[in-house]
Amino acid sequence: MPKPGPGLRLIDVAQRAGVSLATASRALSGRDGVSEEVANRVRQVSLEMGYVANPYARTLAGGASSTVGLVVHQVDDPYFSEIAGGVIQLAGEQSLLVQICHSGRDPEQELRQIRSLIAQRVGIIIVAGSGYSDPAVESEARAVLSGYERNGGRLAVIGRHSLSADAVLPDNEAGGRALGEHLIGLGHRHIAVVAGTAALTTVTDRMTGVVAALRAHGLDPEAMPVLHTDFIREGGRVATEAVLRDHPSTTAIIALNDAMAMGVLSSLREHDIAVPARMSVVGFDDVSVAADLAPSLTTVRLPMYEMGRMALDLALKPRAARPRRRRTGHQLIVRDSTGPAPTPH
Amino acid sequence: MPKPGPGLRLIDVAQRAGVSLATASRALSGRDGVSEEVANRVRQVSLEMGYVANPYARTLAGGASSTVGLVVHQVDDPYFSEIAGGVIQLAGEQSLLVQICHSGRDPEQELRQIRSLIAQRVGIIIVAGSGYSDPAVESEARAVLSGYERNGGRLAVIGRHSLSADAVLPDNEAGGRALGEHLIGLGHRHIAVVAGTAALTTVTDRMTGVVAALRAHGLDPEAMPVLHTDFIREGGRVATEAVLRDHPSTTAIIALNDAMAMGVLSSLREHDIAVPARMSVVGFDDVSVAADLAPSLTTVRLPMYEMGRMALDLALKPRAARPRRRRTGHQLIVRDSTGPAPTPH
DNA sequence: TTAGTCTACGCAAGCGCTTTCGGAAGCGCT
DNA sequence: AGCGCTTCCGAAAGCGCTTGCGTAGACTAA
Repeated sequence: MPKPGPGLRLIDVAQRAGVSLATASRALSGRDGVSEEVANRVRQVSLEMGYVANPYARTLAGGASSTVGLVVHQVDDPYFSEIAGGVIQLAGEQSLLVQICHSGRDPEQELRQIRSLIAQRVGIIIVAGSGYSDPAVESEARAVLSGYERNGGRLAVIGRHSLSADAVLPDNEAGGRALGEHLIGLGHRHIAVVAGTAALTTVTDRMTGVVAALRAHGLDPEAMPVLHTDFIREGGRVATEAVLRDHPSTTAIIALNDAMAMGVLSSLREHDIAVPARMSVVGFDDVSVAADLAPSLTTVRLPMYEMGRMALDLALKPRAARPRRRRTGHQLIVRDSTGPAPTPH
Repeated sequence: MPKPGPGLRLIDVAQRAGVSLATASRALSGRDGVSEEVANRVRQVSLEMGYVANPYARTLAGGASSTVGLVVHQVDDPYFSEIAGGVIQLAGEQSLLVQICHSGRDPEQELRQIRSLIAQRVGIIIVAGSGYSDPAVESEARAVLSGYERNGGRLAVIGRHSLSADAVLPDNEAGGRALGEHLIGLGHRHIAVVAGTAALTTVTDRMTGVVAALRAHGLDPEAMPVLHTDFIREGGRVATEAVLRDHPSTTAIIALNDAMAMGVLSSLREHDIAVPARMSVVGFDDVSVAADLAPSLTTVRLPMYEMGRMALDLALKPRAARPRRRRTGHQLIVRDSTGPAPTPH
C-alpha cells in the first residue's frame, strides 16, 4: 500500500509568513484572534506556496472530516448513478470529497459498509436505496446510525422512511397510483405487477399506490397477479415469462422500476408481443434512457439527480430537533409503451 | 462540518489484551516481532471489541492510505458508471475506500480534481477518460502525476495513452476499423462520422480506425463528413441535424460512442427516417442499454466494468520499471441498427 | 559459570495539525 | 503613573497511530 506523498506543511507556510504555527493555523481556518493584516499575509503566502492542509492531521487533531460517505446499491444502476451524480456534483461545489460504496442490494453488506464508513470517521453519511423489511438488520442499522448521529455524525437517507433520520422521500405511493390510474383510464382491466423484491419499502409503497388506484375504480386488487423477482432487469424478464405463462389475459404490465421494465420489454420482444398494441408496459423512475427504449417507456419521473443534491444539502444544514423529510415531486410521463387495452375480439 | 465520532482506541484494545500499545499495533498490522500466542490474543480481543483503526491517525503516523481516488468525466454517464462499478467492487473486496470526483469533461477541472486528491493524500489515483490534446494542460497534468508517483503514489489511467503511466487501454483503433469494415461490407459508401470532441484521444484513435477501414477498401476518407460536437447524447442530435442538412446522400452514421448514437437515433426518429432501412447507425462502447434501444444498437463492446477492475488491480501490484499497458479486447456486436445500404433506385 | 546471540516486548519519539493557555503589548481610564 | 481591559500572538499539549531503539529474558556456545 502506497504512502501518501510528503507535502508542504503548515510550519513551512508559517515560517515564510513570519508567524508561529498557531497563528498560521488560526489565520487559515478563519478563527479570530488574528489581525486582519497578519491573516491576509498568511493566506497570501499559503496560496503562493500552494499549501493544502493534510486532512489526516487536521482530522486527527479534532478538526472536521470533510468527506461524505455515500452508500448505494450499485453505482452502475442508472437510478443510483444519477443520485450519485447529484451528490458528487454538490460535494464538488462545496469542496467535499465523496466516498462511495456498494451495498449490493444486501442489507447485511449495507450495514457492513455503513459500519466501515463510521470507522473511517466520515463526517456525513448518505444512504440511498430502499429499506429492507428485515426487522433484525433494519433495527441494527437504526441503532448504528443513531449512535453515529449522537456522536455528531450527519446523516441523510434517500427513499427510505423506515429510519428516523433526515430523509429525501419520493412519493412512491402517489406515483404507483398514477400508473394505475393511467392504465385503468386506457381501459385495462387485467393488469399484472412486476414488483421486484418484496422486502423493499420502495416496492411496498409503490404497490400500495397501485392497489389504491384499483380500489378507487372498483377493481379487485386481490385478483391482480403480483410477481416478486429481483429488482433489476433480469427480474423483469423472469417475471414476464411467468405472466405470459400463468396469466394470459393480461393486457398491461406495471414494472415497479425502469430496470425491470426494460427486462419486460426485452422479453415481450422475444415473444413477438407488440407493445402497446397487445400489451402495455409502464416503468417507474424515468432513468435517462427510458425515452430511447423500444418503444419509449411510459413511466413516473423521479428527480434522482436532484434527490442526491437535496440529501447532501439536508445533511449539510444544521440539524433540526426532529428528522426533516423532503418530499420530491413525481410526474407521469406518458410515452409509447402504453395504449388502449386491446378489445377482445 | 461534523466531527467524526470518537471511537475505540488501540490503547483500549492493548490494555484489555494486557500488552503495550506498540505490541498491539504490531500484532494487528501483522508485523513480526510478536509471538504467535500474543498476536492471536490481541487479534481476538480486537475483534471482540469491534476495534477499527482510526485511518487518520494511521496515515498520519506514516502508515498506508487505504483510499483510492477515482476521477471520471461524470458518474451518471453509463460508460463511466460501469467503470466506477468495477473499481468500487474490487476496492470493496480489498477493503479499500473509493473517493470519486467529476472532471466534467473539462481538462482544467480534471487537473484541479487530481490536485485535490493528491492534497488529500490518497494512496492510489485512477484517472478514467480520454486525454485532451491540449498540450499545456496535458503536460501540466503529466508533471503533477509524475510528481505524485515519485512520492510513492500509485497511478493508473484508463483509456489514455498520453500519460506515461500504467494504463488500461481499449483498442479504440481496431474497434473503429471493425465498425468501418462492417458498414462497408454492407455496401455503404456514404458514411458520416459523428465524432464528438476533437480534442479527445479516444476520438482521434477511433477515427484513425475508421479511416484505415475506408483506405483498405479504396474509399476516400477525405470525402467523409466528420462532425465534431459534444461527446454526449445531445452532441449526437446536433450532429445528425447537420448530416441530414449538409450530406443528404449519407446512408450510414458512425457515432464514436453509444451516448451520441442514442442522440443520433432519437434525431432520426424525429425525422421519420427508418433505421436501418434508410440509415444505418453504429455506436461504440456497448453500454448496457444499447441492446434495449429502438432499434437495438450495433456497436463495439468494451468491457468497462472489467477495465475498472483491471486499473485498480494494476495500481495495486508493485510498480514495474516501465509503465505497463493492459490492452482490453473489443468485440463487434451486430444488432438491428445496421443493414444493407439502400440501393439508390 | 560467563559471554554472546536471539527473541519478544515496552518506551517514547514523532506524523501535521488544532486548540488551550498564558504572556506581551496597546488602549483608555482614574 | 498605575490599573484593568482588550487584542494579538506563541508555546506546548495533545489527537491515535507507527516504528526505531533499548532491554529483559531465554537460549546457545565455550
